[in-house]
Amino acid sequence: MKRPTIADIAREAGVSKGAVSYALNGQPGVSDQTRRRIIAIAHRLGFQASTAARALAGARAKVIGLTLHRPPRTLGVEPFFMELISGLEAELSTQSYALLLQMVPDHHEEIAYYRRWWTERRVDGMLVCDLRTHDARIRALKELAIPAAVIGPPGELPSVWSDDAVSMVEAVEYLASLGHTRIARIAGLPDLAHTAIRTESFLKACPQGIVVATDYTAESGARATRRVLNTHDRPTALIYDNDIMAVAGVAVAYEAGLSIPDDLSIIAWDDSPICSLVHPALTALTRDIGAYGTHAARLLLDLINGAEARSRSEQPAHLVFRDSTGRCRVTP
Amino acid sequence: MKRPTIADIAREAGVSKGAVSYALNGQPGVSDQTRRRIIAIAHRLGFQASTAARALAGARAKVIGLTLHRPPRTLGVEPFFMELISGLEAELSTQSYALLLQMVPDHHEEIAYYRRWWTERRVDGMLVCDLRTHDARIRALKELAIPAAVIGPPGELPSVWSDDAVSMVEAVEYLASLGHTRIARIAGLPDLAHTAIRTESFLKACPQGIVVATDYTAESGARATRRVLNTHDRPTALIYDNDIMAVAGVAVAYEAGLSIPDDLSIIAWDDSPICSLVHPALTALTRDIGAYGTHAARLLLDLINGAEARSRSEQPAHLVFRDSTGRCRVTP
DNA sequence: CTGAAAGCGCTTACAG
DNA sequence: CTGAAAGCGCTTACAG
Repeated sequence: MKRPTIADIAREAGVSKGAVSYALNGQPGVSDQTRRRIIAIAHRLGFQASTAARALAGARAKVIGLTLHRPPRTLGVEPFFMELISGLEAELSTQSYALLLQMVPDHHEEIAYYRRWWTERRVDGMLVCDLRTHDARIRALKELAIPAAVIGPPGELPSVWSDDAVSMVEAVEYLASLGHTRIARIAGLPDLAHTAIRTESFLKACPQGIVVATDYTAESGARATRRVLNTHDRPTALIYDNDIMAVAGVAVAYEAGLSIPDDLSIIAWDDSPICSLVHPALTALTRDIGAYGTHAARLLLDLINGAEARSRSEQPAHLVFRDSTGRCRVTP
Repeated sequence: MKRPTIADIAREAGVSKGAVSYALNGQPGVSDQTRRRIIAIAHRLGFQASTAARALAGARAKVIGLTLHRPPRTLGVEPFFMELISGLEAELSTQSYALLLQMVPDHHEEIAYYRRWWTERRVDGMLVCDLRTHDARIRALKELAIPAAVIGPPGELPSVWSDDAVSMVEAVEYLASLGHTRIARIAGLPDLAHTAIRTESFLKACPQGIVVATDYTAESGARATRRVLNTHDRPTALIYDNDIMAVAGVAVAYEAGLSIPDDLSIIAWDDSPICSLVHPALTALTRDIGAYGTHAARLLLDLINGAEARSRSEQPAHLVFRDSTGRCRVTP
């Protein structure tokens, strides 16, 4: 009933505990034959090494940490994170790694968790999300020398990212090809790094474009939409930074008596099941978020294992054409 | 630079390591004065007990586990889980507990994780979601004697739940009061315990009602909707087991040339931001999912701490009236 | 109320 | 290639 330890295996195999440890961990120091015998016994006994003992002895915790810093109201809203976590797990589980998850109110607390988890040997590395333009977490992770990978734009730490600038250009050029010249961007939280990248790319591709900041909620998306639609030269096309705001924008457009896509074209970013369900179905920028997570996990695990680990650029989000975009009918 | 241990504190305070441990853990065995002095030194040194050493010595891991067993495609879809996790964390963090999260392909694997995490002392307790009608996990948890709380209908383990039967009756009676007699239920995965409860309650309140099973995806929701709308005596009201399927159902109804709510009334369960954004805004059964998570965490923590821990019934989901339900206009 | 010691289950130099 | 031993940082009986 009691769980087996290396001592049990050692006794049964007639070797020392050290030999068992070497055999099980693929270290040199035991003959192939002994190793096989030890592994067989371990298997038969259903041996599972204690992570606590392992960690205490200075080995791997077999856990990676993820802290999420989001306003609670927007958290449940975006499918992004569940898909990301799903993708992370897919890779982690292949290496028997688990994910330690913590919601944090701010960066200060977040960094405190880094420090605590690391010094306690609770985690072998950290994943960083929602990168800001000047992100204090990066310096903290470097100072603490914690293996860490960023899910977001490349910088001082290895990262997995998709080139949002490219995707933004694709969206703007598509709208331009439909004859749109007055385009507005309903942007996400302004201090997120990818928000800045998207905005910069947008303004480069569309210098006369309008940008309105939001906090990702439906309410702020609706408010932003009303604001841009109430201008004198109202835009004929809108690009939203998430699905919820795009859907909210559709409702506002209807209220204002506009028809989509005849009076107004709409693009959502990211895509989600909702985008294809609403009426009209939304043209969206889509990408494989699960793969994003899987690759981020792999990058971090490589880092932890001392393997070569370099930043990786994912396939950029690309347009999926649905019914919310059409030729510009408004004469300038 | 090296992190402080109890040995450092003991040296500085001029006491034994044992005394430090007692003082820091609120155990008897040290005088109040000594305790205060030790705590002050620990604080000054920025002491953080190593969870690995703690766990190895037989104390708390300060982690609770959550395994999620869902088909990947439905995972990202429902806001339920992110809200639940958000609520869990709110309580866990007050007691410095972290959440260990693992996606699993099936119950067999899930139980393997219970065993491993528990014997490794990785977790102090487990949270159980998505309860099935005959759920092998319950027996496994009892056999392993793992402190565990169920997020779902009450049974052999302490649980936090909301009475879905009550909510279902509320929905059916509301529709009946609008004159609807032909009502269909587009149900979720049939082997989930709460699906069975909802279906039973539905059929009791509405004996001639139709029930169609789905897998929660938009596609299966659309398919189920088509099926019930193509019957001779087609229903005049539909109750959906999630928001995504309800939205998909609206699209199907439009395709079929039906107008909502004139030809067809629709209710969604659970509610989500999407429900108030689509056109028409969906009448929905709503509840505080975050509180659900918070209370589940509290229950489990009480259990772990040996405090009295009894099952808790949350406020049942209640109707929020929007534009997708109306008087029945179809003459029988 | 306090101290000295054993033990949790591993890993890893260090000798042989 | 193998064994014996120290050590990771705690907790907790056991003596005093």
